[in-house]
Amino acid sequence: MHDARGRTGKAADILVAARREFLKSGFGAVSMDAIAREAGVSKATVYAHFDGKEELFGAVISEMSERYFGGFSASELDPVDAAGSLTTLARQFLELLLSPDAIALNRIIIAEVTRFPALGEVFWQAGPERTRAQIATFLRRAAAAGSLDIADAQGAADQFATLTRGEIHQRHLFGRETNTGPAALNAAARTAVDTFLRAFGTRGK
Amino acid sequence: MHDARGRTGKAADILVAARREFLKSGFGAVSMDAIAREAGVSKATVYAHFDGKEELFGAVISEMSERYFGGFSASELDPVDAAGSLTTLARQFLELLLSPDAIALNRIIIAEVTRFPALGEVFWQAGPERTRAQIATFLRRAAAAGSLDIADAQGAADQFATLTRGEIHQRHLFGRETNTGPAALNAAARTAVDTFLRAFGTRGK
DNA sequence: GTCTATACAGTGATAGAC
DNA sequence: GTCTATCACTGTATAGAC
Repeated sequence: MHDARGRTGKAADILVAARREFLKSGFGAVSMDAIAREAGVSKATVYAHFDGKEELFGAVISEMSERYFGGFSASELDPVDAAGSLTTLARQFLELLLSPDAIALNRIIIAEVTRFPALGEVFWQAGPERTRAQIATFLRRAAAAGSLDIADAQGAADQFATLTRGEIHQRHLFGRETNTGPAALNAAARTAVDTFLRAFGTRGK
Repeated sequence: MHDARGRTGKAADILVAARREFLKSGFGAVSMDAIAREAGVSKATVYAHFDGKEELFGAVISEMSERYFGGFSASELDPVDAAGSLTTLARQFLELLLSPDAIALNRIIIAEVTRFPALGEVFWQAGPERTRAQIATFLRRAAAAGSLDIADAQGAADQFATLTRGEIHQRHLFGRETNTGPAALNAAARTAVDTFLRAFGTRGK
């Protein structure tokens, strides 16, 4: 298994170039020529560092999947202020999810998971599974604090992630929208939190 | 623009073969040779009926998108029995959404929408937009009947579709699950409807 | 390790006979 | 319209010089 850490000089250049090209055009439409050119090396040098196109692709996707979701955390949130914390969480989640790189990564994995099943597993653990666990942990704390009415934290975390992802994620995946401005994110986050609180909140109704 | 209706003989054979190949392997990994072989004709015959690979691809995707979602309807449902009707609706929605062909169609459009933006538009209108409208119409009827507490039917329809699609759709797209049996569908439908009713129901709480 | 040059397979697309 | 045969091109991968 390859990752970006520990690679220096041309090997790192190749990995960076490959990432850019794959994210831009997918797997099939990218040539080793293009990667070599982008990295400023000859094609033979690419093959000196990586066994082939498939291995290089796997290295890029694994490294991105694991690196990309590392910053997502819910441990700093206040479990008493459920509405405020969930809104912050939703906005953070959407910012991560709708970023051009994340959308491109989604696209390429969904497209190629049939051919490279291992990449689906790597991405799923690093992404959805990890974020779900973060959300569930917060929901348990909020339930303990009495600000949410939740029995199954795992299930509720899925619901929250689902509601937050919502339609806007689909719109991005299908190229119907590219707007990731704060206003759009805030609106989507608010809608998701509103519905979630209607279902699982303890205040008001 | 081409569609399946009106095509006969070899032209129809080619379209069927192309659909099968594209759904199986995506756009880039399919060769015109393979389509010709699958259809039992020569490659030249393929080019006699379609201008090229891109045009053939567009014909396949457009035709599938428009045909696939035609059977989805919410007009037969009873607006008084919100819980029962929504469960039926969710199950019907999931059955459509998780079928192997629908997943394959999702995959390929998400993968290629950057290269073929028009296909995203065609699919979106035929799929999500159409189903959303069906759902919204039912929600309006249920709200009028007093069985649901909904102000914005469009928005609530998005929420319902989102909740129903939920995590299981993601799991299928990322190859984490292939189970589309009735038990799995029922469980997913029930979870979605439970949460939706907690947020928008008029009975109980 | 790194380069240039190239082998070799496979691609989309077409010409010409029927 | 349909076929066989072929074109021009691009792709992955490698040999050999340095």
